[in-house]
Amino acid sequence: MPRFKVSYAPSVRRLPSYLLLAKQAQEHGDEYISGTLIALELNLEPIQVRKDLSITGIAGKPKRGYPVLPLIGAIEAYLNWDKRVDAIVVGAGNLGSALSGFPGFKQHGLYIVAGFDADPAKVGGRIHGSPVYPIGELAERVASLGTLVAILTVPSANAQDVATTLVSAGIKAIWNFTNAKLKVPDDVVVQNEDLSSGYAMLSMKRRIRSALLSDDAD
Amino acid sequence: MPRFKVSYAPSVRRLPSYLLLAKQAQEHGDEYISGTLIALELNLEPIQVRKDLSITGIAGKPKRGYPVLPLIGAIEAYLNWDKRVDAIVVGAGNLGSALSGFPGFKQHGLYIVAGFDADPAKVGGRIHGSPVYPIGELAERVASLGTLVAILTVPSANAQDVATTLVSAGIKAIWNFTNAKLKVPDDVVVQNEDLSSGYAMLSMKRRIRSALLSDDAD
DNA sequence: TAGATTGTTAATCGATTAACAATC
DNA sequence: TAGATTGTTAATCGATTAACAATC
Repeated sequence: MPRFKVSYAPSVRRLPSYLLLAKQAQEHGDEYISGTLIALELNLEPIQVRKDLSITGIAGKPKRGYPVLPLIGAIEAYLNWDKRVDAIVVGAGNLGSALSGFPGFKQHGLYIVAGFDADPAKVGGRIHGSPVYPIGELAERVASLGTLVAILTVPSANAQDVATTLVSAGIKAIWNFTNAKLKVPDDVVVQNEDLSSGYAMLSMKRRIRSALLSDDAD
Repeated sequence: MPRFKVSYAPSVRRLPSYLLLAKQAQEHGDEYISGTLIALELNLEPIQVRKDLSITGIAGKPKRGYPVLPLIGAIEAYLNWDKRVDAIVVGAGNLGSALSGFPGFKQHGLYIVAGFDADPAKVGGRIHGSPVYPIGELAERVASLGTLVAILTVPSANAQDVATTLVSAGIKAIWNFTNAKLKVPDDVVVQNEDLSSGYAMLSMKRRIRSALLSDDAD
């Protein structure tokens, strides 16, 4: 029986921001950071920060706040970010390359160990230090690398085909940056990163703002 | 008084997926598409699709579904995607370049008309057909282009400084791909696209799945 | 000590889902 | 007509917020 509840999605999504502030406090040499301060910084309610942090099991101290180092440890442990995770990037274009170089990922234990691309011109090259292989070698490479996580940045039209290949190669988690709704077996998790829905939110916020209403939904 | 309610954020985020399916139905030559089918395709409840679509004002027909062309029109009108919007990309690295080339954006009326970068090596080049200018020319270029929307893909450490420059140049909407929490005036809208929170979700899903629990939260 | 902050329990709010009549 | 599907109203569920005692 796991000691964490299923879901809490909105809280989980906020944890990385708390983690970042805690790390900044650490660099600054602070021993404690209060939920009040975090809330102020992120434009949230203090009670929400306290509720969110409570799921990690961290214990705060009245009048001081949360001890910085244990807080960092608690968030990282809760998110499983205290262990190294290897991943491949499938689609070594600009997006795949951008993600491979994102400095935050290594900090969170995510290492991109290889790239794959259908374009022969990209094969043999490197994205941020990792080799790019032809997509035909996916199965054997994943097997020998033992990678369980894939970041999918191919054109949407090819997404399902590539996902199917990934699954049969043994991949158990797909971070999907295409707008295809992937069909995968039950034991494979998919996290969709949908740029269009982000742009829909921006469009609606502009519209609401220009209608002279106030709104701060994210 | 606007004819749309403030918020509905989760519904707004789902609309682009409905739009995509409607466009596919159109290409396929279908006259109607049912909420039942959309739900099946996206792994949602039919009642949720109907509720979501009702905010656009579209009227369906019992036994048939929603008329495809009016549905496309209603979603695009609701999201303001039926009008051209010009934007600049600030930070012409891999991520900025990937976003500039994302085919979905033009379809949604979003045109990237210029890029800006602090790196002299990038200046004078092009990202997907648009010129890249030095960041020092931001104010004058934005003024002459009349652009109101900026996509921010600079390193997080520079994000607030650049955002301040954007605001004084007259930008009214910032799509923020950095993890900085931007401080901007009330009349400027910000949409945060937080990769770390997406990765937090993926991490939790893996953890929950491996704990043999089932969960399909997005 | 006084007061800021945590953490718990209860209340509120908003989103999802259920029920079902209307209708093509 | 029969039956699939819409659209509305009500119920449920989960997340946010409020209230407040505990405590350093």
